[in-house]
Amino acid sequence: MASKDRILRLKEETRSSILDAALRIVKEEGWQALSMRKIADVIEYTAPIIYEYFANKEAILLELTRMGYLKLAKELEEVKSQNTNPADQLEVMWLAYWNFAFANKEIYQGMFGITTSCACDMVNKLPEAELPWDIISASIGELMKIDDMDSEIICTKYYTFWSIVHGLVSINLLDRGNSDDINRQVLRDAITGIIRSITP
Amino acid sequence: MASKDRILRLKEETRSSILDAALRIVKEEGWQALSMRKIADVIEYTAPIIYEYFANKEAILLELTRMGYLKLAKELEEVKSQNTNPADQLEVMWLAYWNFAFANKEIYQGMFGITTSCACDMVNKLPEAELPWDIISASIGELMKIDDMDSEIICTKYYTFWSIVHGLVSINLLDRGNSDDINRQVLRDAITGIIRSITP
DNA sequence: TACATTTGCTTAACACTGTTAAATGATTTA
DNA sequence: TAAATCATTTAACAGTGTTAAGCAAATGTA
Repeated sequence: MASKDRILRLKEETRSSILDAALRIVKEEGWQALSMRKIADVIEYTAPIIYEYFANKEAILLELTRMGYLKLAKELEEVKSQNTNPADQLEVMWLAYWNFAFANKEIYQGMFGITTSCACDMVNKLPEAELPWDIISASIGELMKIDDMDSEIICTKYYTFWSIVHGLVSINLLDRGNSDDINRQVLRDAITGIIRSITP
Repeated sequence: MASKDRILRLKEETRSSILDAALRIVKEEGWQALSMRKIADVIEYTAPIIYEYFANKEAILLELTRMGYLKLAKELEEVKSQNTNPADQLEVMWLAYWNFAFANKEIYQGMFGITTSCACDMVNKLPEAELPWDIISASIGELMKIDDMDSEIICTKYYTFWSIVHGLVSINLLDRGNSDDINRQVLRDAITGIIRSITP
């Protein structure tokens, strides 16, 4: 009867090997190059067995972006925990956000990109997609001494932060950006500017 | 011999009918739904004749985005010409940029979206892609009293503008945005803030 | 041990995609 | 009228996501 466990473990293994393969292909060749048969090739099966683990291709993409949100959230918490001052927390968190985007370009596109095809509708329904918001707006609330996390002012400030950082990121992912120096300067200026504007 | 002209005119007509059809499909069903056979269906031909007018599907997408840049540039010039004060020009131009994005969501995605598939590499090589930059940075230069349009400071300011506006736009195109009121407020605050920061 | 059933996986197929080459039929040229 | 060019279509190829049918090995049952 312990063989049941072994089999379940094996199943879990091939499930994650599917995700590994998909991630590898996406990172190496881009979203467009991802195909079910290519995944099957990597995991040394044929395409139809993938459907025993995922409903369809979109479900795989969705799971990859879900993992992306979890990873981003983890990295945000990490740097946040190293600072106690909420203003500092905000600065290091947005820098971490920036770094995450470039270290995981393709995944970032899946998470936040205005994507042409893809699981765009679904992504918004992922509960994990709100993790970054939770983590960051907590610091905004602390800095502004506001308890109600759903208050409109926190919302506004969060979107201001996000807009400029995401805007800079996507412009650079498009290769329309400037030198790294200019970008980092724009980023730092913007972040510190907003932080100053909300510091009591 | 005048029939040569008529034929050329007809050719030009079906060329633009291809673009019309493509644009219509993209606007109605999104980039993903665009296929050569669907275009052929609309223009009442079969798919292969499209290749007499465009090298491939990508070339059609590229032409659509090219037209997008021209349209955006036109709208920017339009509102710019209605104001003489460079600060006012910047404000109305970025508002026009904002409006263009939502009036032409799909095209905007093709022009500036971090797109999954698409003619991403090519878009950067379109000379028309620099028109918005030319038009807007002229006002920035005038406001800052700088003649050299390639100066790093103009570049930086332009990217600051662009980042926040594009960031706000793409977040809203993703349906991750807020109420229209909050967005407009964030947008106006950001624009006037940057304008103030560069006004001598 | 012998048969029945379930499981894991593959092959084959369908409907679609972009794209190219060959065939067809009409129009112009000589 | 015959030849040549042109516009257009049909057929085909290689690829896509996805589903259904088949097979063969492992498992359960008598």
